[in-house]
Amino acid sequence: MSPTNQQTLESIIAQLRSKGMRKTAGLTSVIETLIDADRPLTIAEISERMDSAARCDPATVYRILEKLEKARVVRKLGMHERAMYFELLHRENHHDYLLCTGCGSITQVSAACPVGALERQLQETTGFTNLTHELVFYGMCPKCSQ
Amino acid sequence: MSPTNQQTLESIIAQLRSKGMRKTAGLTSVIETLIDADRPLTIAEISERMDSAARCDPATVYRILEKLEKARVVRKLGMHERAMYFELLHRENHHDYLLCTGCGSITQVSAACPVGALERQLQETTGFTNLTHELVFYGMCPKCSQ
DNA sequence: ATACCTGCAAAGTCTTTGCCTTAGG
DNA sequence: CCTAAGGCAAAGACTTTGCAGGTAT
Repeated sequence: MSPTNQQTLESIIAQLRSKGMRKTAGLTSVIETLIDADRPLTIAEISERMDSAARCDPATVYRILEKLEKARVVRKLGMHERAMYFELLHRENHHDYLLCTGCGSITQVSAACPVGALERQLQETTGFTNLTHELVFYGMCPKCSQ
Repeated sequence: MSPTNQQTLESIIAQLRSKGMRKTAGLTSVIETLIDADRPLTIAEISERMDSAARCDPATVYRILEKLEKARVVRKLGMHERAMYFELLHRENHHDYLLCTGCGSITQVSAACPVGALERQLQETTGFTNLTHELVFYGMCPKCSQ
């Protein structure tokens, strides 16, 4: 692990310790794994990638991530619900969404979607075909921030 | 249901019929429900919102959506896997992702993320606070499109 | 010594499949 | 008629929780 990453790790742990969390092998190893990751990971993947010495149960990884999320060190991707979401695919009718992390409400963003240019660029540079995208904003709605 | 929506419904069903699907009460009602929806819906929500006359089992909704997705009439949001994904939240270090719908590979997008301006605008116009966002592109990677 | 953390196992939730009946074309 | 579609129920997969024992402070 590079000196920069080592520093990141220590600063995160210091922040958590100040909130009363204990520095355990599991906590350290989960954060290390996330720092080293080049993409979002599932609970199972994190558990598998942890050093065999510090490997811990998926249930424990779950509980660690729960705390890391509350501390805003980590975020969970997706709609923040267990279930899958489906929407109609009108070509002329793409929508982005605004989701409240407090109450879970989902509303459409009315402004024009700003990623068309990047999408075309990606199609050229990466060789991917049939590109579509999904853009979701997360935040606290006025009611929930009170 | 407005005449425009009625037309949308019929054109979708015609498209599906040409692929050998039968026009059933369930299929019609699922599509109607999605047309009327103002946000993505879960399987359970679709089942609940269907007219009591045409309401059908969640398992059936699942199978209908499966076909609609193959026909590219509907899309599924999220990481397209059952599991939840987590990533570290470096403030200076936001990433967008490119996901292959064929093999499921996930890679980072290196280009700058184009949604910062919209995010600030939403923060002002909607009253949402602590906005973050998630941008994922979906497509077929070069290997899978062969 | 005390509270937090952990592993194991069980419970819960949503998805996915099998089977048999129903119904579209 | 023939075959796709639907309902019910069971199987799967991942998450979430309870509990008893371990560990950081």
